[in-house]
Amino acid sequence: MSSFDESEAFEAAASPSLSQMAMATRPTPYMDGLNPAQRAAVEQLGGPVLMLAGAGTGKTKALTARIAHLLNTGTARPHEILAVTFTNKAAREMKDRVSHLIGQVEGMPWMGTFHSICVKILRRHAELAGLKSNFTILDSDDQLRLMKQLIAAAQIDDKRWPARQLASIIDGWKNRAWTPGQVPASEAGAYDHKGVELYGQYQRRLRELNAADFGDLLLHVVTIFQEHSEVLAQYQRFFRYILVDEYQDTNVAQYLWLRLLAQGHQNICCVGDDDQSIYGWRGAEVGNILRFETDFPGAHVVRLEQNYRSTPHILAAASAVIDGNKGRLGKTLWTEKEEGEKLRLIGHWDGEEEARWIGEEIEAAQCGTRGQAAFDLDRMAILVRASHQMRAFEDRFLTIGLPYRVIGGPRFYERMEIRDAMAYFRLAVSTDDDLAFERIVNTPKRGLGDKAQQKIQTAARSNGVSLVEGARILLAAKDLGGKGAVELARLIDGIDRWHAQIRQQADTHVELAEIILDESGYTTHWQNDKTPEAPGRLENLKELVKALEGFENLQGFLEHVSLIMDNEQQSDGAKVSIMTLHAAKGLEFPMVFLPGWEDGLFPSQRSMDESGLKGLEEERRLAYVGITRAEEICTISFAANRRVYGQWQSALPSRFIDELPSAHVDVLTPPGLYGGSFGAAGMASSANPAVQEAAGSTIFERASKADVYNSPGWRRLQERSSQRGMRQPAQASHMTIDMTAVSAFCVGDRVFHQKFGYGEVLTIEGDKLDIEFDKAGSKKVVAQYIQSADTVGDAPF
DNA sequence: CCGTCAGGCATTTTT
DNA sequence: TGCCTGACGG
Repeated sequence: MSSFDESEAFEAAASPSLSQMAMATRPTPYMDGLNPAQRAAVEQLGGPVLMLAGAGTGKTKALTARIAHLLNTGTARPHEILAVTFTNKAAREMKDRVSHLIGQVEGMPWMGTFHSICVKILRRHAELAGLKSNFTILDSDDQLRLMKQLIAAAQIDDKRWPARQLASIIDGWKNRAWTPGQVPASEAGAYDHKGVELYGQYQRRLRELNAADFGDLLLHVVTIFQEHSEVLAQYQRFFRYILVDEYQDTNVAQYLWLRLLAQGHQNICCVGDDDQSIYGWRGAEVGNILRFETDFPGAHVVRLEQNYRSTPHILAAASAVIDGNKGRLGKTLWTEKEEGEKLRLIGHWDGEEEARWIGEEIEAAQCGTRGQAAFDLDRMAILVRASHQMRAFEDRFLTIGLPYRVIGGPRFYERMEIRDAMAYFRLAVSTDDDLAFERIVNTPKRGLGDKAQQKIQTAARSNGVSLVEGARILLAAKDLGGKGAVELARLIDGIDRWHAQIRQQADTHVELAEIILDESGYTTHWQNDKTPEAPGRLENLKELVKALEGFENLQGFLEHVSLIMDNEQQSDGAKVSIMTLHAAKGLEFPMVFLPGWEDGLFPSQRSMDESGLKGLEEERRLAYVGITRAEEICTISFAANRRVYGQWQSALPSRFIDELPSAHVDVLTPPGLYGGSFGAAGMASSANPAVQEAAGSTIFERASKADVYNSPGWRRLQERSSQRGMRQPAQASHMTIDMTAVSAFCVGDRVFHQKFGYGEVLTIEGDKLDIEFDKAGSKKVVAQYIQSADTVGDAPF
């Protein structure tokens, strides 16, 4: 917002109109290559339009062409178009593509995320929400700290009311556009009315701090629109044309916001896909898109159904799966692409084997040894349901030295060191930022623990001043002893000095940032830290300072960061991408792996427990999103055994596998590495012939030692180990186990044990198996296992 | 005040 | 199993 001068946009709205005649005769290159449906969606400019855009149907292309068309025909001037997205990434892409089509986008001040647009509006009318226009935006850390304080102050048991839970309840209410007074009694009652009470206190506290959290940005603006019709009318006049991306992800507050703004002219075009609504858990209402025609009578519904991404087999599989959902608007995706390969389905013994197999598939594809053209690593992705599934792949890929990239980890601006540094900057800009002060008062350690901080709080509260002022009073009263007092005085001096330097503009803001980090001792703090993360954190701080260069001043930077919070992936070299299905939305890859399709994991048990059929349907949409990311090759896999929180569990194949159409799926034969027959029953119970076939395959047949050691994967692993000096297979440990099902094994069998991993049967004497494991197990674990072996019977193998 | 240890707990995540 | 939080002792 820093770079944008608001008044300009508002004044521009009142300026005389452009020559519409001249513009109408301009050529329309942005129409080139649009199919009839896309063209229809672009040309229907007036009134409500719902663009139902299936996966890979050129939604962004149509959306940007529509903007270009609005401008080019002179129907709207740049500042009269409100174009909202959910993520900054999407906003950026839209800007890029529009400017590619028509040249300049500077004149489009109202293209951005819901939140960034709401901030612009709220800054102008802050007083109507009880805030000053320079209010700060809290991040989730600040929010949590505030909640903890409130819970403690209310003398409520923080075990029964964890701050996290309270935060998510309040977020949920804000998503539904409920102010504390508007929370329905039934909801409030569900939380013993304590929740609402705390919600009210939280809002009051935010106002005192002149702060807003993310939910407030929307909630306040909606409330202002509802209570001040003249303000609403003003914006209805400004925004003559409204465009919304990913409409299926809007929550109630966003929906109300849009409906209020579109009320008069109804020039609203929403783009979305009900089949890709996967954010219900954070407040998104699929109902919004399903209800569109009722909400906006006379709406034109345009379906984009020609898919430009995937092969017919992939589309057929995705369609069959999503068909299991009820209450869809319904689309039939089709493509002109060549048939391509069927989907591939493969079952594995366990998750480690699955990771190993996928690693080998990736290497094979990379070299083009699977009889196809070679695939670049950048063109492959592994999409998992939950982020903890990534670990198995990371472990495996590190071992074999396969380059990978995890998408969506902790974001740059959410890292501890960045938040700390930002808190220092915030204090320098406004010394009464109490939350920032709390964050850094004892970081680095200044000998100011709970007690000292309590004193500061008390001094501040009893005098009705900020914490910095409170600390000053405390110091003047000499009510703080020893090291703490000296350090606190130094910190306060520093804050004053930095604040003065900003006002005098003695240094550039980049220099000042460095001065602040040095003088506060924060840089030294990490330099002295011997943990392995410390160098990386220092690196991040350097990057932060570098990022400052792109801004005019610290204030501008802080505003940017509080809204942007995303992290630019530097693309150095070709790597396989590993990410969650959620993170994959909007992306596409020629080769996609979808591991972990086991009931309970995917669909997630928790999702089904919490939301029942609604949850299951959202999981199914997630499956749909996963499959439709694939352009050419899509491989689905599942494991019969998986380690969950250190415990081994046997699993059933996902019910979504049963929904795959056999005609479009190839069932692959997994490498036969392990002995035993455990788990086959589960697979054979599936109704799907494809699954039954997988269950009957060699995975559950005995494999000889020779098979294992002669397998290409094993040999390559050994080669690599010796070449790169990597960790050799760990020293073996011998174990003797009493088993009731010893007869199932032969000497020389390659076996897998739930706790110790892979091993080899050395001897069998009576009921005792002597096994040599690849990895040494800890004595404690061995003893534990032997104790339970009798009761477990033959289960472990 | 800071380190250590036991116990609880464990999807998906943007702004 | 492994991480984070809170309690406890130096």
